[in-house]
Amino acid sequence: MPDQAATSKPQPKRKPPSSGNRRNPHTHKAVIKAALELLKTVHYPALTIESIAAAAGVGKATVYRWWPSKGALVAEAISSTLTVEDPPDTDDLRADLIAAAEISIRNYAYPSSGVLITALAADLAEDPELLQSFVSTFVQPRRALVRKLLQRAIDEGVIAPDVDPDLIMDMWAGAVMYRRALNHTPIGNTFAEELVEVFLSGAPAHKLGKSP
Amino acid sequence: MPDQAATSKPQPKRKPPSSGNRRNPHTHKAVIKAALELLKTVHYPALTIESIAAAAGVGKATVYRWWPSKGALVAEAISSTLTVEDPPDTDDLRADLIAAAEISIRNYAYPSSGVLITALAADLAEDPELLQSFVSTFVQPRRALVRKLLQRAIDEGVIAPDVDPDLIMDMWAGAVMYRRALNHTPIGNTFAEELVEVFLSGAPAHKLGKSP
Amino acid sequence: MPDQAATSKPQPKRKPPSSGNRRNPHTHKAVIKAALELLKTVHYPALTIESIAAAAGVGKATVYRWWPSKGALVAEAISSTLTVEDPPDTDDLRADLIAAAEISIRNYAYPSSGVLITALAADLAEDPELLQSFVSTFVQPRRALVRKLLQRAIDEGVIAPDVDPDLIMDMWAGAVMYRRALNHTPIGNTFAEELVEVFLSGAPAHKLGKSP
Amino acid sequence: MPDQAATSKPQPKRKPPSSGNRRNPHTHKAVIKAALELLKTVHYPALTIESIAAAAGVGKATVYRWWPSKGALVAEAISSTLTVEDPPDTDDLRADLIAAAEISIRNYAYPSSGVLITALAADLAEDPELLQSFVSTFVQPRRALVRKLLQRAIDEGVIAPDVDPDLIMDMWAGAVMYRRALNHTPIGNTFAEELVEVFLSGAPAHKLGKSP
DNA sequence: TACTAACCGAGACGGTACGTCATGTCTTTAG
DNA sequence: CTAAAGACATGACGTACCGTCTCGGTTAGTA
Repeated sequence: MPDQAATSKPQPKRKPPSSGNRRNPHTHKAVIKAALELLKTVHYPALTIESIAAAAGVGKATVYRWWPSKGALVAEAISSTLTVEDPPDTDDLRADLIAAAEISIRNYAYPSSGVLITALAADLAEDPELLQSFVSTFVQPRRALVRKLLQRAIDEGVIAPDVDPDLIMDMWAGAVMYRRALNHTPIGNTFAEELVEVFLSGAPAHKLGKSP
Repeated sequence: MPDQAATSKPQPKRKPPSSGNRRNPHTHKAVIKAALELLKTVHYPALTIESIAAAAGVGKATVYRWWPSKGALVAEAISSTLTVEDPPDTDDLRADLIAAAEISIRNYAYPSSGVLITALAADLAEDPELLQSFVSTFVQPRRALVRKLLQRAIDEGVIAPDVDPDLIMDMWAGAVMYRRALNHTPIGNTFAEELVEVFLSGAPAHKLGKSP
Repeated sequence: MPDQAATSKPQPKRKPPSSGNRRNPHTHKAVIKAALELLKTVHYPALTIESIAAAAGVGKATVYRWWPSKGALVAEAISSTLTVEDPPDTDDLRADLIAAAEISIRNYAYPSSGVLITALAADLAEDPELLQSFVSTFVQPRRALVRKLLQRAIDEGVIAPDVDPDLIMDMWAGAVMYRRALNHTPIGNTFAEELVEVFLSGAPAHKLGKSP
Repeated sequence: MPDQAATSKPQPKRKPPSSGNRRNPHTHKAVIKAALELLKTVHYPALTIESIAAAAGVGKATVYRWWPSKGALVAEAISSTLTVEDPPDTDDLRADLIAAAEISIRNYAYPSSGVLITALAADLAEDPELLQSFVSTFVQPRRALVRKLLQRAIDEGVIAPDVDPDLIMDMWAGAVMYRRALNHTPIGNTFAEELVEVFLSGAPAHKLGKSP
């Protein structure tokens, strides 16, 4: 995640673009938008900074001024697209878990390309700081909410107490990622349910309000 | 280049006879080996065909003659390196499952780079045929064996009967992949055990020989 | 061919040449100079664009940006080297003609390689436009001056009136080229004189101030 | 010029020297023919040995076995195509000279490409021996005959006695070459006449049977 | 009739250069 | 002072030929 973006985002309220020589937010948005647009057509390894600049009607140097690499740009683009969704908190714990898993699916099954995050992660692997920044911006906020939910499930005895909630999240997200990247098994409507079911299969049925 | 010819003629046994107009297996192996060697130093996106050819002491055209792309080459290199391991089949089903999970870990946590398969998959995404070929060469044989084992666990009631064995494998492999690619959470010695435990947590303890 | 340079440099206000960067004349000169330097060592067919770029300390792409082909580059290089020489205009017509023939010789016997123009022409043969441009840049200006002189000789009755001055020039230049390319007969100091003599041999001696 | 060709041509009649298998003349002809055929389509610099071999249905190595280079092959191909024509020897010396010039034109204006000999010469320039061999095979025999004719013209006083016949031939051939290579001036039916006329223009008209 | 050269087609091989493309930096011009 | 335009050195791309080599299959003439 580009530091510049991070540090300049909190700052904009102060002054609208008025003065001549400050950073132009339109330019910034145009670049992000162009990148997302191009990713509908082209897969990540084939996406070039030149094409992004051209599509945004922006000089190449401008892109390099604000983002250190293609990975940083795309990382920001993805982060800006997906909103953090609160998993629901209802009486029906099982339904809540399924909803949470569905959020995972939406996140990692994102756009038509599907392998995007995977490819991005592979590219970011050499720049651990940037990867970490992407993870903490994009991944962590989502996980925090789900972790809470899973903790509730553990507290209520629906999930065994010695299971690490983070491991469950890794398995959910990982399964989606894996299917997208390698399996190409279609991820159907019931996939979230299946993911959840696996963890509940051994638990006493009556605790989940599951009909026998 | 006539120089080489001139200087290599006096050299009688320098190279293995390199069979005539058929493919030279030495060359083939040298390329694969060079690729694997370079991947210890360089991550996949930065690996170039030129460097492979140079490291193998081979003409670039020779590489292109036998592999259509970097992805295809690396796919073969990986496949050739890892041997299919039979998961054990003992009385201790739980131990067997852990051993199987450990195989998954070894496969997807492969070489130092770690993200290799992920990156490869991202690159292969545009060439579904090649991806399919990689999957069926590399992934499927390993899965077949594990699937059998999981089926046994289901049959014996250790895993709930409505769980899809393939889903479990996706989750195992996915969790490893995910941690490697995004989390960078270290994968410890007990990770396999944790992976297995999750699925058994609800099962009656006595069936697994697990001490209460 | 230097169309780009020639036509775009004088262009002051024609197009909003868009803002930004202009061609670097140092680079341009370095390439031309490197090409000429290399041609002292290497004959034209063996001259490579890569070696020119390397010798000029310039990127290959830069060469291709400004010249469409090796032929175009060398054509410009040659053109830029040779200056158009005014043939003299004295009372001694015979001496003037010899001087003009010597200019032809110098032009077509140019650098050590000698066959350069021949080779270039052969290479340019497939790109008639470029050849034409080379001819009109390099060849025509020189011919115009000589043609005038020959016309004077015809007017004065030294050369028969039904002879085409252009044919004479073709024969002069051709003879030089032919000897360079095929004969390898040395072209001595008296060659210009011989060339001229041939056309005057039948003319009345007294008109040329030639001793009988 | 390939020595092999020279030494093996006299070989067919008697007995193919020694044991086993000898050179296949069909192959040899097929290569020459393929080269000439390709030269109708492709200009000399773009002609490749691979394409010749392929077009001749012959292995690349076979071509290299008999000719050391593309230049050698094409030199032989050209030589084999053009037959040495005896210039006529009639009472009409002027007509004879024109006929001789026409032979020069035919030789150097050869095939559709036209610049072929020029290009070949440029390529052969680095291999003087080969060039010499081409010249003595292709050029010299033709010149010998014309030289005789020119000598007759000199002896009869039609051409000035101090003119070098070789120079005249150089000018004839050179003019044709020059027009082909650089000028692209069409060479019309009267060109031979013009070439000859130039040398005769100053001569007494009655000696040439030319009407005043 | 079988042996033994050689020639021959095919094409793999280590290479060089091609001409194109994208990289990331730098400079120039405009607003 | 930012931003557009884009020149630049760099270096990998994937292709085409180079000239050398080995293979396996003819195809002669001995033998």
